[in-house]
Amino acid sequence: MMDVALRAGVSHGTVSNFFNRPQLLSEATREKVAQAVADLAFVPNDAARTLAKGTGNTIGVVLVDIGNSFFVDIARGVESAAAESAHKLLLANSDVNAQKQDDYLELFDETRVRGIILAPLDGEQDGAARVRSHGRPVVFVNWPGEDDASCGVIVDEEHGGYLAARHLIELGRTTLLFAGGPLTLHAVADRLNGVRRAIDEAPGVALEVLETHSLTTRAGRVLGHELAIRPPARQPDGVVCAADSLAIGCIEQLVGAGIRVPEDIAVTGYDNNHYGAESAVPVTTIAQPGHEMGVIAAELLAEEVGGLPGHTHRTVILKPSLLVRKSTVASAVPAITDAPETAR
Amino acid sequence: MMDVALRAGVSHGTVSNFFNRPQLLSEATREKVAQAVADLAFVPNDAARTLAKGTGNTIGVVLVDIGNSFFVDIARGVESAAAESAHKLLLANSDVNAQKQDDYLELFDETRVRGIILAPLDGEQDGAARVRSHGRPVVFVNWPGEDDASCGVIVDEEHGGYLAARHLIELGRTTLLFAGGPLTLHAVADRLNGVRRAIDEAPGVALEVLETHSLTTRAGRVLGHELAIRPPARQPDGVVCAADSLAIGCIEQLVGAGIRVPEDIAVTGYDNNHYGAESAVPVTTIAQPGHEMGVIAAELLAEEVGGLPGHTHRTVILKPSLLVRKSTVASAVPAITDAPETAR
DNA sequence: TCACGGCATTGAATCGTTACATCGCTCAGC
DNA sequence: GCTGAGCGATGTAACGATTCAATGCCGTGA
Repeated sequence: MMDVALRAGVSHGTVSNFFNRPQLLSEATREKVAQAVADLAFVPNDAARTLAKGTGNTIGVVLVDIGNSFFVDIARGVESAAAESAHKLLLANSDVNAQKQDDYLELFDETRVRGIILAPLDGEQDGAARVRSHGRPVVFVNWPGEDDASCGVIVDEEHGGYLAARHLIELGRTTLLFAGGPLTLHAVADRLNGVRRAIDEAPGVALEVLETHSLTTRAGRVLGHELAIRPPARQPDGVVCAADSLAIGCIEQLVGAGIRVPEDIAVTGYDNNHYGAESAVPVTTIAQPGHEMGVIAAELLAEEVGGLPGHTHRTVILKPSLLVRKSTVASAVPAITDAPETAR
Repeated sequence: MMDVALRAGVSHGTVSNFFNRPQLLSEATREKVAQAVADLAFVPNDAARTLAKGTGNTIGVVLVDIGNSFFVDIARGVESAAAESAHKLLLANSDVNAQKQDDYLELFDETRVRGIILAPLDGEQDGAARVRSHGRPVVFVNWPGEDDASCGVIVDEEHGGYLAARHLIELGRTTLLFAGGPLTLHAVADRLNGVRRAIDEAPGVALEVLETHSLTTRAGRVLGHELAIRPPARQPDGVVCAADSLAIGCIEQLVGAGIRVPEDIAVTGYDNNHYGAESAVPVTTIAQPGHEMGVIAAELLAEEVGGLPGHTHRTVILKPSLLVRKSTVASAVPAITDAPETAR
């Protein structure tokens, strides 16, 4: 910075003002400094800035899985909102790995980010608690906030499960099967609860629960195969899958075995992943407002770092919505949505 | 750090050594310091560290589109390799936006990252050049390095186009159509060149080129519709699409119009996006070794930041491979690969 | 001519580390 | 008995910014 000051014929303090409070400088000075900055290709040292100020102006986002378009939507939402509060945004992918999640939390803590938005793995959030205890706000997405300690943005998973099951029931299906797992995942358990509520409201409708060991396409194939080899009398006529990937694998096997989807068995997915709309039988799904969740999380965080006086920690609960496609209604019109753009 | 030093009864220099050269400390001292660090929940200030050292130990990754699974594969590859060289990794998504790309490059420059891995937009890479001129190495992925200035990892796009076209020709197709665009995208142009080479090698095979305005599913639908309404005599019997999304939209329209894929028209995609395998007619595609590209890029960068004496800038060229699915061969066996896991 | 007020500018202190020269000791080797 | 190396720990000087009280400069009005 001294070099710039020398070249512009001012002191380094003035150069600092040039970057932080340009309105304090006279037009002439401002131009001299700008010229010097350009000449020297000067890039302010953020480490020094952060050290002097005590805190940086980036916010960290830790995502559990950037391979899942739901979380990418969240990231995009966060970014669009963060841009408004002039915060830069750094992403980290914990890749469904608790260790990595903690590592990144620690990294962001060390780099003194302004705040963190975390889409965590299921489990105790003590990594987040530690960061917060250092005075660094953490906002959860897809995980509830903790009373009086942090904010969160979640979707009503129970409602999503309810929507899916009710949809099948309204279509006249009477023997439903819920597939998903492990049931220890809070999202899966909540969705199942919603399914149960819908069943309870509909006398005469039966429910079978089949826990899968994961939510992958592969697990879906296993599920579909198992269903396909059952005697028809024991087959459900509606399947609620706890994830799109599961539904896709399941449908593939059913169709491959000559079972018609949706006529014989209707199947729903969950998450509205981008590929769900493009699959062999487009999957009826529960769409989560990922982008909106990201925006809200960023706003919540902005409130916290801004030290807004009236801020109270809270959890915002958003409602998911049902997206009907051919896996439950044969005549469903394909939605006119794009697959993610390939950028090449 | 002073607090820790006081509590442990040592000087702050010793605390510094505790973190950076623990082998210099005696067992007893090490334990005292460790205890003090734990008691005080001390988190080293990375800004100060970076300031004092002159450079951080993170590497920045700027990706053109994290919605595209190809780039996510790259990121994963980078991460797995970066872990080995003890570098932390920060992600940024430029979202196909030149301005954002430059902003993130600048941000990483300011935070004094150790180096940058950039999957850029098409165009002049002066943002990268600027960063590099500040002594910060930049390694390109999916973009060639610049002689004597930077490294790069690319796939042989021309070869990919060649593979796709030759595959169709070997299947006996004689009137091919190449779809993709804009042709100003280097990847699209290169792929077309490869297609041309395959055509040249096969006398009697005709090629039509149809430039699309983008590589989206929507553009694919437009393409498919246009093909579907042509008189059969003017329809190609093989279509090489420059992207999977394009192929998926195209196939959807063709099938919807009663044209059989692959019997009447065989279609290939490009990129092996995760959803391509799950689509209505699984798409034959050209697979790019994204993970491997990421690993190599990280290694190249490690060489540069490590100041390896023998390091010379170079561009590593990887070969793509053909993945045959039902959009060209009806009997193709579905690959037993997983869709991306949903992590919930 | 001079005191005055208002602003732009300056300089010193500070932030939390790292790097390195240096200290006081001990011990082996001659 | 002397020398020199090795050891673990220490203290000081950067590192590159921000902040803020103090200073200088300006035109203005008396």
